Amino acid sequence: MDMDIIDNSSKPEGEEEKGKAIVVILIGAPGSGKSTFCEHVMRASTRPWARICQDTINKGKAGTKQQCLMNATSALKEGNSVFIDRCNLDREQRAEFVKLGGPQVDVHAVVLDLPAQVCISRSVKRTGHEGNLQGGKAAAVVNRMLQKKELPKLNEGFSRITCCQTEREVQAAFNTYSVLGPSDMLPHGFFGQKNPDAKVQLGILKFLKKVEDPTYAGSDANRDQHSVSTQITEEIGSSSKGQETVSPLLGTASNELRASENLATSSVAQNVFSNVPTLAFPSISTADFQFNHEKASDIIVEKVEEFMNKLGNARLVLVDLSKGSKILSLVKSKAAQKIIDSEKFFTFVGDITRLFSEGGLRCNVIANAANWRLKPGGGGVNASIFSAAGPSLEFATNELAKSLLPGNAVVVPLPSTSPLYRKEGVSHVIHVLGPNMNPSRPNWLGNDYVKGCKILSDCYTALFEGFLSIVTNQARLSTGSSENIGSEPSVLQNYSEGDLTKQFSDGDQKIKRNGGHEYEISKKCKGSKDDVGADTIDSMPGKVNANDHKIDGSRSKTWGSWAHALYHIAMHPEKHKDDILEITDDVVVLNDHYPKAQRHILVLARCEGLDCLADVRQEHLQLVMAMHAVGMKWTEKFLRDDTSLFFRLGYHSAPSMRQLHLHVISQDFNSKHLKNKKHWNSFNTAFFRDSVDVIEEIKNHGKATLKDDDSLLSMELRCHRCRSAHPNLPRLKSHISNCSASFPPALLQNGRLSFVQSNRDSEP
DNA sequence: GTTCTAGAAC
DNA sequence: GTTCTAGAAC
Repeated sequence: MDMDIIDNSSKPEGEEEKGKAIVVILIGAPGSGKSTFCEHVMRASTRPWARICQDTINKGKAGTKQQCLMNATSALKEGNSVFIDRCNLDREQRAEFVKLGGPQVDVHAVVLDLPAQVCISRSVKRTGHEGNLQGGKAAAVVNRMLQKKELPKLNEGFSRITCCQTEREVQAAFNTYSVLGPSDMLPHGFFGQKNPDAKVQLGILKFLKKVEDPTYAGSDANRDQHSVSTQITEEIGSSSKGQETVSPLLGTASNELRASENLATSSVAQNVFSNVPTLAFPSISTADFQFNHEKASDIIVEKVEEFMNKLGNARLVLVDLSKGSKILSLVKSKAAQKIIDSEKFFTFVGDITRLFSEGGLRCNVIANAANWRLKPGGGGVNASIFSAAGPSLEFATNELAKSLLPGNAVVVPLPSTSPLYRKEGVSHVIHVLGPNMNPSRPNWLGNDYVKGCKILSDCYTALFEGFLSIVTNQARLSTGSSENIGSEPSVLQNYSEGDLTKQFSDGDQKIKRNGGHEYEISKKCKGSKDDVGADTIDSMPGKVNANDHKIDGSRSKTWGSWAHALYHIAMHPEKHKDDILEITDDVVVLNDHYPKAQRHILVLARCEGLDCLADVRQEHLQLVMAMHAVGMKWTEKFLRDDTSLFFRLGYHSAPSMRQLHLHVISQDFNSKHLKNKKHWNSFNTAFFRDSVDVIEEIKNHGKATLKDDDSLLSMELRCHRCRSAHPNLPRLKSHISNCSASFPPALLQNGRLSFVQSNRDSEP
């Protein structure tokens, strides 16, 4: 059989449908689930589909691209829609298939961009009967293919691209395609998180991880309303109702039922979502933080007035639970005295987590009066928002920030799994931390209302700007136009990266990876030094003392009881003579107690109060250079002993042991002590900061950049030489014991890697 | 940092 | 059944 054709259409022969046929080009590595996707859709769908599979097109065996094209053409002629089931990973591979499109044929891409590990382990399973060798081959094939991966762009000729990075997204795409009747069409555009076409304000994109969130399209929504509401249907369909969890075995009758339910959901979704962008916010700091209501209401009105002309068609709503709320009535009366459009700003009595379901008020963004730890609980608005939003909010929040300083805000896209998203249409929660006037709460300001008012004012600025960034961003993304946001279309353009950093973080920048581009997002939300408790917040959980400033910018962390061993050695090397290789005035050299490679030593700084890279400043430059010199001296000795070794010198961005220590480690990683992913990634991701780079950064900026995001330590396992991915540590170790690929170019530059030249030259 | 171990993955 | 991971305890 050269084609799988399943015709579920009940239409009589010869009577063509009104809708166009679709060519869906699957894109994904072996093991990404392309065939499964097609098969499931074909079983569930009422539309006639043909699957063109290059692997089996030739009487069950692999065929050619030409055969695929021919069969696709004839399937289309027969009135079928077509799946192109081959990898199609680069633009060139899929170009011929895109040309199948025309006035009667839409061409879609469905990208199954799952983690390499997932594809590899599935491929291994499929081919793995012959054991490891075959498994290794499968891994190599997947890795090689993924290197060629180019995500599709609309300008290649696709009318619709669905990009799935997770199983859940695959399921959503599956739902979308399987409910398509013979004449249904899907809206055009890019759907998914990783959009190579998106050129919108990189800074904001970096910040808002999930920029394509299906929410408001701004005032020009009509044109794109269909696409907006449909994607919502997709999301809702995938997660909200039990009966929508589609079984691939469902028959045609239930499909029709499901399709009509889907329509119903769609109209609900439209009601919920296709309205003016609205921010609902509670009064910040006036409840538990006991901020003076008179002063707070002045600030709210002042800030609202300031933002009025930037809002375009968006609205701000001050919400309070109780009807007799003092703050609400104060704000109401003060706003009435100002020139404030009551359509754009008003007060509302109700539960901020049920504004739509109980109050009929549609708000796509709600603000949360958060605590500094950004944790659920505590009571009040914070507790009820976290509770209503479910655990996904806590998770999404944690991805972006671990803590917040008074006067700051953090914008969190709400996962579509959250009940707040599904039931209330809330796409984002903006956490805000206000000034505290309550002596029994953290960061108490005493009675300093000068500071308090400044911080509260900063809060509302951060909150409203965060909201505008969402509105503007989404309007751009969904319309591709910049003229739909009312009087100030360029709010975002006024937002430099620096502004964002200042507004949302002004602190440690963490690194995440996205589509091969390294970008920074704010992880910790630190205020300026003038702000209250700027540094104590992170360093003293539970014991925040507003008056206890640290002078330099470093943060001290709390060290576990095990973590002081190196400190003791550095302070009293004479007591540890047996473990020590060398002592100088500046440093102590010793073997790592649990070496992660054949050669692994530590160069300890003998300097009190210098616990980690974060503490290092300009004044430590000489010391750090001395440590490097000693490290290099030992490296050279080791290389004389064994010319086949390679060495790197560097620091862990967030060490587990206190006392600044330089790792000198050979790159064989041949050690029984290298036991887990964290061990590997701590030496083989950006978490490991090369000593040469650290020195450069101290010279140029007075301090080193830290890349201490936990996610670096849980990244997929990749060979440090050939960059191939491996499903687990034992497999990786077995691979690296044989891999002799040359090291990546970045390591071969600037002396990051030390080795005997003749050794490298002899590499294959 | 390591060790121990439950339970997930194979 | 064994292997492997990840979280808690130290």
